[in-house]
Amino acid sequence: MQRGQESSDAVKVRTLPVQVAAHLTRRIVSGEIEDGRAPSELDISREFGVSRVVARETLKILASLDIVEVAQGRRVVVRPPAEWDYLSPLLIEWMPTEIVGELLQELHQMRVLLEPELAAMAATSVTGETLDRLRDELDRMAALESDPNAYLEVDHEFHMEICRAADNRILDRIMYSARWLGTASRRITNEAPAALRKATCDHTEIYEALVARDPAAARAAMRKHLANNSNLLAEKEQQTKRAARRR
Amino acid sequence: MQRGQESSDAVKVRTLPVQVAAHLTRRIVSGEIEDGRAPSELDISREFGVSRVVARETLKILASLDIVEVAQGRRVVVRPPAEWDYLSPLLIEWMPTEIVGELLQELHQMRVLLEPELAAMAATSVTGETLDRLRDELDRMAALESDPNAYLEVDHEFHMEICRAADNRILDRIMYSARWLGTASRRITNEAPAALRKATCDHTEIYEALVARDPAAARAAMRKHLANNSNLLAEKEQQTKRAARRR
DNA sequence: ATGTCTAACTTGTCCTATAAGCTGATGACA
DNA sequence: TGTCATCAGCTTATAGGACAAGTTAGACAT
Repeated sequence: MQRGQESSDAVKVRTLPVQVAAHLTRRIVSGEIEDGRAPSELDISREFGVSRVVARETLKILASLDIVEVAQGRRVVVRPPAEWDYLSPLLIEWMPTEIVGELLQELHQMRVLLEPELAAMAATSVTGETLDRLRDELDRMAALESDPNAYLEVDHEFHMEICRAADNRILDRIMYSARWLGTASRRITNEAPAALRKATCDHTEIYEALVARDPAAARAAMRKHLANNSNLLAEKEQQTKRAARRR
Repeated sequence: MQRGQESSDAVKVRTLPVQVAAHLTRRIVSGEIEDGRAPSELDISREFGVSRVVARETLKILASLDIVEVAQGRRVVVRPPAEWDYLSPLLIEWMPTEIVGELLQELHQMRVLLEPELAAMAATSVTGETLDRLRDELDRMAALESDPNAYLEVDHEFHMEICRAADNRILDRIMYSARWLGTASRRITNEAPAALRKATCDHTEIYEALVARDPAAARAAMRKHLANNSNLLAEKEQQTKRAARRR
């Protein structure tokens, strides 16, 4: 892989090991690489025309995603897909769209379990500064309803702010790990015309429950918000399936 | 399922980069390294007497834990501890005990939110094979009540089996990520004399709810199990604090 | 004082060696 | 024939030196 061949997007230039890892992962997903037949450092080095250092870092990346297992002296082995790290943004990016669709649903299930409780926890421990920031984000979202992309950024910040207010590093990290899946999910749900206005409305309700430091109300408001998202997600899924059938 | 790698008590020889990364992390935690003053590849190479390749992989490890940020041309910077990846076993291993104690409590909070629902989900989708495996693990646990370490292994397997039965890769991965924290937690709770017998009893109850494919019962049984653990955890915490005060 | 530009420093990649660990085949011995 | 030790040939782990490419801060000119 020589240097001119990088993605024409020119948005994000990634390092060689990441590019090669993406190639290999897609090849594994497509079944081109059989179970035990993972390429060695030298194989990668030869095939992609990269140095052994790069091949090495490629394998480290794949290992960190639990896609392969590597140990000194032993041949690299591919691990079963059920054990891969689906919390990693990199892996998600490399997965085919149908899998990502499934993962979005599973992610939503997780959010339904965690976020209402996080909101309730936040209601008892939230500080004035956090409330100020939430207020600020609410205002910005209201002003950005015509710009879905920018809206999504703030949306994500809003949810993470609440998560942080709950004061639990483990739960915080979990929600953070799912950040890319999350934006992907919201990108779908927020596509609907009136979705943004409705979301702002939901967010306001959550905010007010936090101001009142009312855990039950915060939990209920967050639940309602997620239910609205769920409906949009389901609709979108239907559309996708119909389109696939037509094809 | 041999999901993890090393559960053996054999002393694990770690690679140089991991050792160096452990050193550096501890130094950062102790405040020896100031915010922006992270060592460069050459610094590490010189100070620890390792090659640049090793220094490089060290930084990659720290970056993958979100401890530092590294980019070409720029100096390495230390990220705020609030953003570190507390789901990683490596990081946990390197943290001082008081922090791990706090994390255990936060982990337990997460388990309380997720595991009862996972049990309920599993109750509707569990297969006969999974039930067989659970049955087998129950028997093995009953036979291992005198050997806490071996018991813990099976205990963990039991919980993960249920998680897998819920058929959600995201939730599965979350629970898997917390595996070491989990065993650490159970290592404390299962220390109590009668704890193992009580745990087996709880497990049996959960199992029977799954056999009956009764979500509500499964949720309730899991909740009870976690509440028992919680009591033990609280007791242990009290003891630790008392010991610390005496010191 | 301000803006430009180079020099120094940093990470990214390549090359070549050597050490260390595993696997399977070979062959000696019972 | 069967069992076990040994070794050759694979693999990854580490070392050292070189250059490319990106960033930053300070020198320099205006």
